[in-house]
Amino acid sequence: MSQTETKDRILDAAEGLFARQGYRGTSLRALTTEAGVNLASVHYHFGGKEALLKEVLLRRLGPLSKRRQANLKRLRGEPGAAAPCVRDVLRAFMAPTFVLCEGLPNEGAFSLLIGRILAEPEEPGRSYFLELVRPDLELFYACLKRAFPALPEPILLWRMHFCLGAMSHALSLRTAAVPPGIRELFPPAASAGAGGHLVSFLAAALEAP
Amino acid sequence: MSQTETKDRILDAAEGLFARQGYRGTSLRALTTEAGVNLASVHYHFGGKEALLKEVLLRRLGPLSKRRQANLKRLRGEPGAAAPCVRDVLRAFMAPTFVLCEGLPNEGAFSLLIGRILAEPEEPGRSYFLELVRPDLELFYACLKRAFPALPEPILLWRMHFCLGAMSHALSLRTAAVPPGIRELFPPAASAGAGGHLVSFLAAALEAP
DNA sequence: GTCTATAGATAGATAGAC
DNA sequence: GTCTATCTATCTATAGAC
Repeated sequence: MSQTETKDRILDAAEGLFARQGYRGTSLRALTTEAGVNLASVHYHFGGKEALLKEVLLRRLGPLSKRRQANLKRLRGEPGAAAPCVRDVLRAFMAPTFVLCEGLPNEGAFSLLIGRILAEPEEPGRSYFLELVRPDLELFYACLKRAFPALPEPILLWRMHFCLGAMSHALSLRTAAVPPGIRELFPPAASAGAGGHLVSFLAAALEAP
Repeated sequence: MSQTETKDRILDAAEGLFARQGYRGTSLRALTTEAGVNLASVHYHFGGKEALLKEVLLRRLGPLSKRRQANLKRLRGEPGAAAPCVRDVLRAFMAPTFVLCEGLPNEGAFSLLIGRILAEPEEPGRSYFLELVRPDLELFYACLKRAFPALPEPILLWRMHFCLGAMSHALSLRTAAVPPGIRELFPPAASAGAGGHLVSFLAAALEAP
């Protein structure tokens, strides 16, 4: 087996297991068994469990952040330009996420993992995650500020946070790992087109008086 | 030390530690040390770690659900009555949560714990949590349905889910356990009045075309 | 009821043969 | 690079003295 193939198999298994069972709930033994590699190969290729988690995050968030940065910087435009449209700002931030998670083989595992990290304040990997997404959040806020120059800052910050919360839950709901009990509350028809519904919903909310 | 005092000390410590470090990340040793009780007393009083988690949830969710049920049933009213106002429906569901979490001594620990459980599909305690809140969610949906009789069902379900996501994040943000990196994005002024901002935000969103 | 001591299982990490 | 074997630490749970 080639080096990169082994690394990829470990990364894929880790993404799925960390998402479903959590970082602490996943043993390296279970992980390497699922990946079909040897127990010691995690330490050989990544250096340890925590370093593996970082690699799992970087593999997806690197390209994702690049796309978001490009979208948002275009919208922010020059200092004197016209204010961007709300829906465009929302789409610029959120569309890359939905597109990325839709295109992955292990449907929704990564978005579930992100949802967990957002909800777990002291979990390893959290600070690394924030480091990676912080520039995106700051650009997102800058664009919202331009779209709503009259809104008081604390209110705009709250609203931005509500948007992130709604997005996070929409992403979790798309996954195959939606647990029994919630899944039955939502008919299958509701599992498609999440991104579009979300943008309409949040655009109306942001324009509240 | 009296029986109930020992049990309460264990429950308080468990609520805080499960919220910050997670169920798996909290050892009974750390828990009993923080509570100032003996290691074996968890098994004596509760029967084990998982049974303790259930008690932690029931202690808060029992009274909370009772209040929500009363609020929502009043709003749902009789079959022929007028449709309820959106803001009233949102308040009926959400206000008890914010009020409860505001009044607790260990500020925000419980809401953080709920946020975790929502994000962790296979964690123990999740199915028990759903069992406890399911009646509330069904009543919430019934009230929304009455307030928006013309909205297609899948769209209303999505919107309800977005509401829950935004609420969950608003609750996490209120807590003292908001991690560094996010906290600095939100000035202290934004930490008060979350419930009110949220209702305005979501009312506008639900009324989107 | 509270405590000590310990059983029994499992974790991450690593040394060394091949 | 891959594998086996093993070290050391830590976990939940419980038996039994007081």
